[in-house]
Amino acid sequence: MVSDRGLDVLRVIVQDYVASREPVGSKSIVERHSFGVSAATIRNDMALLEEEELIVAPHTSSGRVPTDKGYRVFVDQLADHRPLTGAQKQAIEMFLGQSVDLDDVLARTVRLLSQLTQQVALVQYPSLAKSRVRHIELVPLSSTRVMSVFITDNGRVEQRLLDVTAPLDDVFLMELRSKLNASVGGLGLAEAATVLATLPEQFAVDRQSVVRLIVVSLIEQVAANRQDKLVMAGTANLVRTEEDFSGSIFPVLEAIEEQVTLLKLFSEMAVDQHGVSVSIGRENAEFGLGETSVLTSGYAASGGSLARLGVLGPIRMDYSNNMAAVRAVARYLTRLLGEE
Amino acid sequence: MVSDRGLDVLRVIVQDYVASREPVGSKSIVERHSFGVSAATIRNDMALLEEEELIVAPHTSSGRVPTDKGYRVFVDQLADHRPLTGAQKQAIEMFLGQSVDLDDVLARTVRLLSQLTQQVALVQYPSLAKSRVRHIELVPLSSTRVMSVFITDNGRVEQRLLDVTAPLDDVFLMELRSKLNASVGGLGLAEAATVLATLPEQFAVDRQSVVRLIVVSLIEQVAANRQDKLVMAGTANLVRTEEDFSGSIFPVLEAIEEQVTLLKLFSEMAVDQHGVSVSIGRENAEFGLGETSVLTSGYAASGGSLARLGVLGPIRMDYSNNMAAVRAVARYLTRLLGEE
DNA sequence: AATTGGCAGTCACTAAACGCGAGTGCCAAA
DNA sequence: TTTGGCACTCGCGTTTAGTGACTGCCAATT
Repeated sequence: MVSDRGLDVLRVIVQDYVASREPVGSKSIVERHSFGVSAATIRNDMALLEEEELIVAPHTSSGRVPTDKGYRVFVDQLADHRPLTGAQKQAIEMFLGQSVDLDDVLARTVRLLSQLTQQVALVQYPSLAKSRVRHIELVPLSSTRVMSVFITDNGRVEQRLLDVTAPLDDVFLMELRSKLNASVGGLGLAEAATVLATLPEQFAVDRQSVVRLIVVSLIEQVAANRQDKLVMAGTANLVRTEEDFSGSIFPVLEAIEEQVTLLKLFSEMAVDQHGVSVSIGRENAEFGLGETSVLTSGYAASGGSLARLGVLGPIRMDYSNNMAAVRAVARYLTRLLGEE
Repeated sequence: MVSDRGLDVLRVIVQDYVASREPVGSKSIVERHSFGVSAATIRNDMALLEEEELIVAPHTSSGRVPTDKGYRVFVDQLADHRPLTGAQKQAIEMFLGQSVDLDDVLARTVRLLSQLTQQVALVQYPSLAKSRVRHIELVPLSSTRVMSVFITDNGRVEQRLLDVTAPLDDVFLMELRSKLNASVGGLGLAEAATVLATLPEQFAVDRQSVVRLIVVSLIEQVAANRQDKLVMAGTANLVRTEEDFSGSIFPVLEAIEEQVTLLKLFSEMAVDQHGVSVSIGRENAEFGLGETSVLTSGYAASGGSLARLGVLGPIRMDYSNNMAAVRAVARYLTRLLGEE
């Protein structure tokens, strides 16, 4: 059984290893920390920790390195939840203070988070799930091509191109536009879809086919409800920490660009007691990210819609600091976007 | 003076070096290509090419490598403009065939281009310059926060958040919305700005201050005219070609994420006779990209608005293939977005 | 004048050999 | 339970020597 001192040893091993990237040995522990015991004693504790698979020696005779399991214990039990420094808080204010539109806010957020953590940062766009239709706009691009723009009351904007078979004239478009807005404005997305389906009946028979075409596209657009957009920043940091990866970081970067993977990972992560969820190393193996750790937290945009943000980096990262940053940014963003 | 055969030698040096990453020597040239002369003769030609600073020997006794200037001559005079393969053309059709909205089309385009060239691909959003106001929408997010959405007739959508001092009621917002659209709908962006400035006068005195606030924000939004959005894909390819960079690729990745830099670089690149502009190595030094080459081409979206797309990679890249890909994708995209 | 074969010289790269130092495991004593 | 001591292991940096791929130059040839 691992003693209390044993856990303290694990803590300093994680801290020192994260700071120096050197496997940490018994001697350097007694030098750098005041345990009040000798190196030999520490060695005994380390043997215990190794038995529990919390640390491991990379080769027969060198210091120890935390295992995934060791990091897990560290994160769950040992990490100190120190608050952000004043400078960091100031950075958050500065970065997000005078922002204008949603795209801009999220772009700034992701940069900020990447800068605070020195890792890859990720921010998911808020969901449309609970929102209502604010306005539908049809923009003719050419005689047979229309762009439909879809605005929800929580500020998402969806646009889509659409080719129609017969040429459209402005008068007809105008009519269609006003009927669309009159019938579904203010409705929730689910109701909007059902109402839209009945719309073609309101038009002259010779128009119905083209109206149906447009309506079908709009319904798809509504149904898509895509929470599938992700912004990312700080991929350069992966290169900086390249030595923390056994092989190349190429597959990691590829997995990151494959946003579908990340969105899936995001959605599967639970929220822990501090609002930050941590997934370490092998826990991400199924996503091709077995050599990375991911920290996420949820944030709320207006309308109660939820989304996530977080950071991704090598397993050997500063969990204390990064968890604090993720939490702080998520909270600030929630406040900024209007908790309502 | 460099002879015709000398230029042929330069061509095969570039080709072989790009293919193998090995400095190419006189012996391997006569082995792999039928010049009908001996290695010693090739050596003489190479000495000439070196005098002209078109090639250089990395160390005293090894094969030659093209200089930036050598690549320049290759691109301008020697590269064969072979068309895309059938498979590549098919890939373009497949990728972009059934696309829906602008974001989606550009996201697909950038992935496609990255896949075709195996380099980092970049696509700039179309400009708003020549477009007209289609619709302005105001979305209340809370009692003192409004989102303004700005739709232009060429399909761009701009959104922006805005805090107002006094609470807004729905009736007033409705009035404001309809007046806004009545007064600037259909106008060009420049006129819209001037008309907007006169709008507060149409409101009751006690409303004017808040209207002014909103109008100022809208004018900014119009003036921003941001062609400043860029989508990117394939950064993993930079890692793959890491050995082609003398130091770390970290600063390169940083420069790429700093989109402002890239947009500036884009805007400074001219269009050459084949519609693809090439900037090689040191020519990009001022952007922190002195070890990369950038290929760009313009494309036209509807409304005649212009934007650029291109690829970025190490100087040692397959210019023939990548130029062809950039050109083909730019053309296809122009066709798809409606040349009008 | 252009081309060729020959030859000496340069230099990067690789493998093998070596010594150093950090760190461990174990054990007997406190 | 803790401690000091000791033999042992192994990664890592340095050195040395050998190999091979080139080049540049020169004198001879076409």
